[in-house]
Amino acid sequence: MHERVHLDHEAKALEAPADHAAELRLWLRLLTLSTMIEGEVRRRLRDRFDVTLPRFDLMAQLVRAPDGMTLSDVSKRMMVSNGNVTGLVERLVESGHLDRRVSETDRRAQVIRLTDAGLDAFRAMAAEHEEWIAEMLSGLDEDEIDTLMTLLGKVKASTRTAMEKGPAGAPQEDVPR
Amino acid sequence: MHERVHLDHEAKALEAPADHAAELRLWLRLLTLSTMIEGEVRRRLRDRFDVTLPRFDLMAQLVRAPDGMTLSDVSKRMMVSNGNVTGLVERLVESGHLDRRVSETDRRAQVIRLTDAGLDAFRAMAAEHEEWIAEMLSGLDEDEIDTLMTLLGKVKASTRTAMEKGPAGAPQEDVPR
DNA sequence: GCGGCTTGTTTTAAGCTTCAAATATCACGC
DNA sequence: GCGTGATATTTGAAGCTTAAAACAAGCCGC
Repeated sequence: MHERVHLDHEAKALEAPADHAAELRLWLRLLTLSTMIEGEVRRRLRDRFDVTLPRFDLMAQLVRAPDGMTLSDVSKRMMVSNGNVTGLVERLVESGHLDRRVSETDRRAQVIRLTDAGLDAFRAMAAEHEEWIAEMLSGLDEDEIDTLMTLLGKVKASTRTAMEKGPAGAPQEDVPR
Repeated sequence: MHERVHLDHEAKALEAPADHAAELRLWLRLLTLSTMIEGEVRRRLRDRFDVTLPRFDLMAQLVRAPDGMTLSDVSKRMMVSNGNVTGLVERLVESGHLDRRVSETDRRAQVIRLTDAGLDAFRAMAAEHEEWIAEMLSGLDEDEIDTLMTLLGKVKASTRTAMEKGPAGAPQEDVPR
């Protein structure tokens, strides 16, 4: 009922549905790889520090902002929903890693900061974390890392463009160009 | 209290903790990118097909196995826990996409297959999905895709090695070499 | 054919995550 | 000062995810 699986060469003219197998394989490999690394990092954070990856990530956002960030800021940076951050922050305040107060300039907003204890804990974790990543990437030389950075940057730009345009084939709604 | 943040050049001898900034940045970019793409794919699957990404992924595993797979097989391939697959499968059986029966050769195992309806639904989704990915990667030429495949393969191999060795610094337990 | 280890699955508790709806506050124009 | 629309956050329901414990059935050596 469906053609298209077994005629890889030939059959290229004639509205053939342009096979994007290479792109698909690349995406799959990218996804597998980050799932793999992420899983390993999560496991190690749990085993050695009894902390979850999302909490670590949140603290990582905060460490470079000694004056704090609002929940929205964190949410955008982490690319997760607002509601998600609310819960994460609640648990981290509870455990003493975070300090949370109402913004002085905007009564809607909460400003969160690492507490001293939170900062200490994070530094210890971050140091090990950096070693783990370096170890996992130790099979690459400097040039390869450079090339990867560049190409992944290109993918990122390309993806962003595709996201702005919206799903292929979907008529642009409203937005006049 | 902590040194190390602001002395990027100089201070390289003397047990400097070998900065792995490049590796860390690469990992961060990789993670950001797959989070971005994954999020967009999830959003589109939901909007256009009212299906979740994990369900789509599970069906994708099954489509090339007309004779079915066991839950364990699926769990390994998807790199998620067994319990996770149990729940996913339950919902997909419920919705009529999957068929599940006890293995004829191993009474512990469940064999799952796509139903006809499941196969049809999956094909429709997969076709669009492929277009989405192709669109997001359209900023890259063939060579760049090739290079990325190769380099990511290398990262994968390197990561696997690091995972087998276990966390750096952790004494190998038991395993005599 | 009986232990003992392994493997396949399910269950449970806790936490993560999203989307959508509800609140509260702000910013702006008038 | 009062609407109006935008922004910041919280809440609730549903689903995803893991780790760990419990079970069932297979496999293997004796």
